[in-house]
Amino acid sequence: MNELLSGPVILKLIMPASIISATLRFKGDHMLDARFVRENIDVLKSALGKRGATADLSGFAALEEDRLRLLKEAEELRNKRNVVSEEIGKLKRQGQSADQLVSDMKTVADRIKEIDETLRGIEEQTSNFLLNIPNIPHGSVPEGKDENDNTETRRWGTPREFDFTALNHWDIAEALDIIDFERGAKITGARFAVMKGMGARLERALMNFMLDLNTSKGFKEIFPPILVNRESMTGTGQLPKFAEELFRTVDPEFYLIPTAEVPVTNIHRNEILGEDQLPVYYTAYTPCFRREAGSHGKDVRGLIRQHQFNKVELVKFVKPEDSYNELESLTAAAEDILQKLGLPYRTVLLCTGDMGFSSAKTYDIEVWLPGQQRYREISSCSNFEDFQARRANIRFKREGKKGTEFVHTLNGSGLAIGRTLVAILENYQQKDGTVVIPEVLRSYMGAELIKN
RNA sequence: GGAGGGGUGGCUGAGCGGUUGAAAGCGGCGGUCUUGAAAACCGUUGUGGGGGUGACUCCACCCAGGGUUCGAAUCCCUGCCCCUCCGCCA
Repeated sequence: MNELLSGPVILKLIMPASIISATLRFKGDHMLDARFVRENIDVLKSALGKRGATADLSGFAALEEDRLRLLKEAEELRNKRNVVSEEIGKLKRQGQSADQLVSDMKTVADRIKEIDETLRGIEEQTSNFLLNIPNIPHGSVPEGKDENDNTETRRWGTPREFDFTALNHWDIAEALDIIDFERGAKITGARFAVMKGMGARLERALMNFMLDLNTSKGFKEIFPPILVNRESMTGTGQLPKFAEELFRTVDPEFYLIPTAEVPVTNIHRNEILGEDQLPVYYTAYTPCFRREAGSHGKDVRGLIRQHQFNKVELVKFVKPEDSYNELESLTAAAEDILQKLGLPYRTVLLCTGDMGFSSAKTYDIEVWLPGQQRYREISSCSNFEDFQARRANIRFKREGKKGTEFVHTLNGSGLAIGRTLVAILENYQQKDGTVVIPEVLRSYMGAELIKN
């Protein structure tokens, strides 16, 4: 851990995405960040105050100053070395002695090596600092502490009136013998379940229905690796800060993805896209794996919170000026799935305190669950602006313009399959314990009713 | 798992210690020619960063990371990826 971040320093703070740098791998990318910090130190301080958070910003700035000074010195020395070395080459070809110059350059080379080593240490610290700073919220995001300060944007559908007591999905599922929590726990452990018969079929039907609907809207279907390396996890922001949320393999070290966002966004890591390629729309089904550390006692029963679940994801790479419109249409695409399934939901705009680390603006879509008599998150649609693009170095080039820019990345669940299944069981349950299959799924299910 | 061979600019492909950021060809862009197009010819054509009002100039990058050297695309080490053959295997 780096010194700036250790001790009592609180890391939650707001800082413009433009200073979030990619990692050390991309040499030279820190200059822009240093300049930004120098010129915006007051802006940053007030942003921190507003959040009631602190970080050693001045320590960071001082470190940056050192870094720039050393970098300049090293560059000058390199220039000298290049010029003199060429001279040495000339002399040698003419058969003349160059011993004095050679020994001079030996000291220069030593000094360069010395500076480089110091620089490496400093860069490790600054990079670590930057990687642990969250994205800055968009201006349209309400300020707030937690989920209680979120604002409801809209509602769709009317929760059904039951003339009997609506059951929880686990009661429905166990009666129908389509989900087996006991066996899931035996095979693996808590928060794992076995889907059986029409339950397994429904899981598969939802996956296909969602992918078919998404691809019909121009999202290209992707089936990515579900084990990824450290660089990919860093690119989308899961690492280094949220390692405790991830499952990982030991030898070789890979990470199990917590969402398809990771492999799909990283498809274009370290790439420069052509302007004519944008926007890029992807949709992907994958299993997702989450440790759910710190959620002991929450949703212990049922399918709501599992260590492994299935999800269909929507991912976009867009031009900066389009990203907020794209967020609206992305959210609409996710909502459309619920509408076609006839599931009542509401859409919520997350406040500053409830948003994810990498996001600049997030809509959560919450589906109505009669068993719990409340709305539960079933999709989360976010605009990351250039936060992920900086970390993952995803750029594009405008036609006829010099240089490159970072793309904006977005993603959203379209949708979480397990929770959709829960919503169907609870919303479509009948007094006799059977469950009506929503119209749009019947061709996938080969049935109209789930019964025992 | 065993034995070899490779990774160079948008692509093909030279270079294997010193005017090589990189030959040549193809492609792209601009121009000449043409009624227009093709062909031909001429020119141009990577990314990031620093400095300068500017002409311009400096640094880094030939898979990645270390090392040797006054000097590395070129030599050494490690990793990653690709190809061929053998073995094994869903």
